[in-house]
Amino acid sequence: MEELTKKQRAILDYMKAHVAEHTYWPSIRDIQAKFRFASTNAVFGHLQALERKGVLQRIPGAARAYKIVPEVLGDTSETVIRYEGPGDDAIQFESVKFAGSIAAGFPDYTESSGVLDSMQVPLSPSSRRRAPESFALRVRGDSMIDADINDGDTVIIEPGVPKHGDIVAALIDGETTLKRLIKQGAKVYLKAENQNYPDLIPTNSLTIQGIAKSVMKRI
Amino acid sequence: MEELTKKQRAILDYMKAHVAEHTYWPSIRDIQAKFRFASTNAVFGHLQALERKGVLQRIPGAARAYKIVPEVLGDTSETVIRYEGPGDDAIQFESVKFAGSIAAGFPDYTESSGVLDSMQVPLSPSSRRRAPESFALRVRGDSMIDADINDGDTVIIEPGVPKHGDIVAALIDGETTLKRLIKQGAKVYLKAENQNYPDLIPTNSLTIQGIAKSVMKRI
DNA sequence: ATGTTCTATGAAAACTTGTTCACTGTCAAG
DNA sequence: CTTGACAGTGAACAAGTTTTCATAGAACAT
Repeated sequence: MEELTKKQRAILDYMKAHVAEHTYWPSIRDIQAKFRFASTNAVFGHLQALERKGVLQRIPGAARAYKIVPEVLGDTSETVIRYEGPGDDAIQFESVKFAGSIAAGFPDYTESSGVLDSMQVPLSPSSRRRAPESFALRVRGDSMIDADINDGDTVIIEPGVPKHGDIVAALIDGETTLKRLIKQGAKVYLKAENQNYPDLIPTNSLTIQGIAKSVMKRI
Repeated sequence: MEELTKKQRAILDYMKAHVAEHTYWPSIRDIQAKFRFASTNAVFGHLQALERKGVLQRIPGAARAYKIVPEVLGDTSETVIRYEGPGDDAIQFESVKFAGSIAAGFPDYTESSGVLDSMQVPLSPSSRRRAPESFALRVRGDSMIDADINDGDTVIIEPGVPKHGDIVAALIDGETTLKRLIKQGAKVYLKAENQNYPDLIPTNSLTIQGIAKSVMKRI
């Protein structure tokens, strides 16, 4: 594989970033503007070079139409490590709220108040655009370990009407707890996902704060 | 959301499929040929309708340039429960960047509806206050399942110099991949956490985008 | 009946974009 | 010194592409 020049690499990266951000390719004149070329032909030459070197495929006659050919990497000599950020394809995101910690077990009053740290949390795919009420909670306790939600994890709660089987953040005895919602006819139960815990917690007065849609874990 | 006609839906699907297959959008004439219209204006009208109904965004004057507006899907079951938000202890959070899910440098259009959807991502506790370079990546593939990072998960990447054993986002062949970093003297390897994959991937040119600090999973 | 909306045709205008041509300068190898 | 590869300017052309204009039938409500 022939090596790319610095400018060719920059142009290729720009094109990738552009397509990642906008979902469509830049035109030759877009690239020209970005790199302050005085002529479209400068870009044209670079694109030809990129194609000749096999990393870019142009679609003849079509506008803003390219394909990326994955680069093959060599495998000898010593390793040179470069560090770089996500690039221009990064997109700014809306922010969400973090409501402190939640008890996934019996109410834990020993905790020295909610930490209420700042934290960023993800929205579920179905409501990425508009979920102004979404919030995050740190999990305390082990009542949901069978659902792979453990102490220290962060769950993302989103508003909505929970279905049977959803894991919900419910308000019980003034405490927010994380349990699976079980509907049996008109009756509603909360179920802990831990064999050591009582199976069902019957409720007649129940306040649902939202549905746990995602869980965030430290690696 | 106004409802789409059958033809509008078909055209929208075709456009999505085209972009998923070719990585660039179809021209109006491509669509015309596909649907055997006698006039480009038939397509033009449908595209106008799609934009008016809010599911497609056209870039005026630009060729093969569109954006998909993710459709919001309503979910209405019935339950007789009270719902309320997180309460006053909620705190507004800073926002982070989301770099999209990247396959060969491209976003993954095959996803249910998402084309570069917005998403919120959490920061690690160690860098909540100031991590302007942090970003998130959707995981594609199963090379890290032994580290409990699966296809569809979202990892939060933070900048920094990785230590031996860290899981890093590395740029290989123009793709961002998630692997465990192994240092052996001056040599550096990337290790997939999957028994079915080759153990070590030798590299000589390696670009590290950051260290995976957290993983986010859908429930 | 009448108007409106949706869908479509056919042609042309207007703009975007890729491509070509002629020419210049730089730099290293032969 | 010459040659050739590489990178760039400036202008123009040809094709691709979107967009507008004029027109018309079908479905449908008023």
